[in-house]
Amino acid sequence: MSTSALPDTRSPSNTDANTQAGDDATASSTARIVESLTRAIVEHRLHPGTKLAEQKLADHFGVSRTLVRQALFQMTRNHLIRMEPARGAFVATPSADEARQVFAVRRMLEAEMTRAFVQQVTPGQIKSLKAHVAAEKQAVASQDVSGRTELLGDFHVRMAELMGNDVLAQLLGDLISRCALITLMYQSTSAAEHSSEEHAEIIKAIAAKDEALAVQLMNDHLKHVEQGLQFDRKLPSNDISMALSS
Amino acid sequence: MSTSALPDTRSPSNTDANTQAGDDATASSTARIVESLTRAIVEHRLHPGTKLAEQKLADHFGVSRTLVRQALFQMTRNHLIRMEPARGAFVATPSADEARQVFAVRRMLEAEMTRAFVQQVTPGQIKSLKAHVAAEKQAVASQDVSGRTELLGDFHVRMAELMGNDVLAQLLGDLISRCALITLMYQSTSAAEHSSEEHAEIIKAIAAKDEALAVQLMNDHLKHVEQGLQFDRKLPSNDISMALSS
DNA sequence: ATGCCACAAAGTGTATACACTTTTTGACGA
DNA sequence: TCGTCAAAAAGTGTATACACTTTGTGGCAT
Repeated sequence: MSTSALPDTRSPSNTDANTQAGDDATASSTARIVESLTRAIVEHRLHPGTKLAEQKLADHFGVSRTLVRQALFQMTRNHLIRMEPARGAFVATPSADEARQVFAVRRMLEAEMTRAFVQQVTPGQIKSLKAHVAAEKQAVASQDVSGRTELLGDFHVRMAELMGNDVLAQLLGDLISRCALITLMYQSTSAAEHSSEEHAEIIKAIAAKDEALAVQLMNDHLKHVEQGLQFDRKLPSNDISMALSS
Repeated sequence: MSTSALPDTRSPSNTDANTQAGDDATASSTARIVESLTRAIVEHRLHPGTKLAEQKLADHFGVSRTLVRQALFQMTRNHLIRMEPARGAFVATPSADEARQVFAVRRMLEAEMTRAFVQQVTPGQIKSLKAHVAAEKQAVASQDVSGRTELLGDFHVRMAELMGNDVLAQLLGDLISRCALITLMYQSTSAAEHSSEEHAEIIKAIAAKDEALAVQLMNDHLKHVEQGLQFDRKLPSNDISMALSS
């Protein structure tokens, strides 16, 4: 099978490519691996339950197990990866309970985020969000399934970024990464195209500075996404024990 | 100076003491170190900017640098530790901007958490929260400065736990850990004893199922805590560059 | 005395080695 | 044929080694 779900990042002759940093991104090797694995999981190239053998990842990235290990441990904190003692690392398989809790938190956070957003919105921000939704619609239309989920999630992160609240943006980003996993595990109806329309309506309410409506629409939107999941049916996965529990 | 701010966990003759695990807590060595360092930071035994030399920590915990390193990398994700390439790990020194953002997120999250809590509250939960506030008052009265901050923060986490939402509880726990650092850096007036009273009032509103009031009180409470900080004056720290920026 | 350079000490970044655990394989007996 | 058990293979957990970077120290010229 192999781990070919990952982009090939074996050191392409750049033995010292980390001296150009601006100020933030040192792009330490470990961070690069975290980034790559995270993208692979969020973009559904790695499925829930997939075993992440350290030596295979090390070979893939052209580094030693030490760095792979550091990356895996870090990703444990996001709940994107689960590590079982002496058995190894696996792509997380969030339970239905966990999924519901993640969505509950998102509703709490994003309802208030929307409220705050309306109170300080600028025309430029509206424009930026509209551009994003346009990109969403294009991805949905062109059947770009892998990028679709990412763009739909990014809409919410973009709102946080536009508010200038980086910690909110990062927190939401982590939650939405988890949602990408959840979506892959439990998604039944592809309510994806519907999401894009709802985003557009939310923007409209924000532009009209209708705080209550915007909050309501955001809340409904998240509820719809959650309702599009069916927690009782499980998708095929690489985790045998889980595949047999249905 | 030394790292004696940490409890002594040097292996007390237990050369192979990890085979007795129950079921959940494998207490992998790395997790133990993360736990210990986190507590040391949250309880203000390690100050912002303090350098965390890997070999010293390794000696302290009786392990190799490998495990210390894994722990430090993990804690980077919480923003409790900052790692500078080739220079080492330091206890984080959150900026005033970051502090404000953390509090903004807490207000968003906890306002809605309170609203949801009121809608599903049980008498047992009220009782549990009241007991907690009693413990707070005692800590405040007995001048237990180190435990006071922890108990005051735990009140909020306890609410999340009582709701049965573990992901909310953990998220809030992380935010509150960051707040412990922020408090140490910017705290001016000790509005701590006041906090305990506000907690009591919040409980009262919850018990009365007055949703709007409870939400309002929680919001005000968090605003008061934030207002008790003075972002323009910085406390002495071990980080020289920061100490000289005032 | 002050500033600058070279060298030593300390510390981080990564790879590798090795013990121990889990999984797989294959042979043997029922 | 199937289950069981032992040995081999694969994989994880931790420590150590070593290259390279940063920090500290002392001499030397000014």
